[in-house]
Amino acid sequence: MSETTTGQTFATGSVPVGRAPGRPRSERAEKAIIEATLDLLAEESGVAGVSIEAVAARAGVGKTTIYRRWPNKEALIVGALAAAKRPLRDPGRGTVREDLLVLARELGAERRDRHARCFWNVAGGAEKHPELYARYRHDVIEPRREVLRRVLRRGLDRGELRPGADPEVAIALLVGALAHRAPLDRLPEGFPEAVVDAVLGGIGAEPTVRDDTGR
Amino acid sequence: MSETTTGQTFATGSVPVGRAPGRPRSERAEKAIIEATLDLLAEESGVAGVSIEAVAARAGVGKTTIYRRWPNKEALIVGALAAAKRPLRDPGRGTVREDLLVLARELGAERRDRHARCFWNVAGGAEKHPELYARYRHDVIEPRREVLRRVLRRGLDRGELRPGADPEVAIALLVGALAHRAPLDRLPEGFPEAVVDAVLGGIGAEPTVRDDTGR
DNA sequence: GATATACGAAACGCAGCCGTATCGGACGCC
DNA sequence: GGCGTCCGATACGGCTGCGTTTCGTATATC
Repeated sequence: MSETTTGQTFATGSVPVGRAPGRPRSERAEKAIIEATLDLLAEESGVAGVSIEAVAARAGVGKTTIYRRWPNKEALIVGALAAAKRPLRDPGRGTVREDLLVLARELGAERRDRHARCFWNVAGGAEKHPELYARYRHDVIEPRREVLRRVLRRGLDRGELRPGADPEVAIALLVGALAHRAPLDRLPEGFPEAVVDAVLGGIGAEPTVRDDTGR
Repeated sequence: MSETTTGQTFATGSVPVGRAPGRPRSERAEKAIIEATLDLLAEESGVAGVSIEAVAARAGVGKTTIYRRWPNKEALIVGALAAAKRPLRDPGRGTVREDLLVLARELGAERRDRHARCFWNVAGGAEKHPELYARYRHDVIEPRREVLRRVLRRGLDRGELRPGADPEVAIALLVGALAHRAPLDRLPEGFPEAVVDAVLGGIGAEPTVRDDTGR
């Protein structure tokens, strides 16, 4: 492969270090293509709404330049999504509650971002494009969940969380509550904080007398 | 309107009671169209993936029969979604925990249904088709949330929930945790139950000594 | 400057879909 | 049995997109 086609390992961006027979591929064009793809994937209704021609037009690029890198539309979207990683930053400096508050506010704020809107469209088309969804989940979603997982495990180790608590359930609660709304409608004021405290404290009446300082 | 077009109030299914000049519209065809529309909306990637021609073909119907009832594709989808109501049934016979368990299991089981897959695609296209999403939210989503709201309020009235608990936050936790996964991937065994108990009891370590019977 | 590749632009044939129009026939009421 | 409407089928012009090909040009290394 590398002999005949000058090492065109699609969409890896691996610049041929040792050799470069002709004009090298434009890194600028590649970035513009990826940006345009993500924009369209976020704006249009799903994978079906993204067209190569629209991507080329928005990126200011010829279709040739796209097909030289990715063999078809689905591969293009896969590549673009892989480049769209946005891992959460582990605050890692406070109590579990403090760390979760930081992350929850971040999750709440991100909802209107391109990233979040892409998520809906990719998840919705999961059955039509299972490989696309699987890679997205592995490359983008999981690293983000891993940060939450780490924070929660720290809390368990420190005894700040109830010993039997299941981190996966906690992640589902936090992420679900904050992300499971169409990007269109807004979160109420103070919602991320309320979610964190509800997850930590529960909403059930206590079987034992509880210190009623609030949370 | 009713004079010139024989009362064709689009997609209301209101049979002209007093008068019926010509051949009445086939109720069977209408149902087939709606079913086909929902099927396609669930299977394809979003609104963009639904085509009138595909609906007609799947429903075994001429395109004319569709355009006679709905003026365009978006109206067709709106109409089909309105007919796809599936309100939750209020169990209404046990404690809050028992009722929530019933509802949570129902939510978990519904995830792979056509209904849930439509939801993802409609929510994802919310920005491209805001009116469609708004009506869907009002006609389908809200009645379902209302059931949860009623159960939670009952719990508050009975003192089974902590007095200050916010039902909206609780709904977000429950629905989010159970529904915010692509229809593709499965819920772990016992997940709905774990979610309910996590929401009721919280995951935080208790400030006071807690009866360690589990829940 | 020779060579090799990438670039953007344009055009291709093919396919799908939109929304409309036109069929012959079916149906229900008067 | 006549009338009005609906039925499914088919075809239309127009548009958009796919994936390929062909341009002339630009930009690297040798």
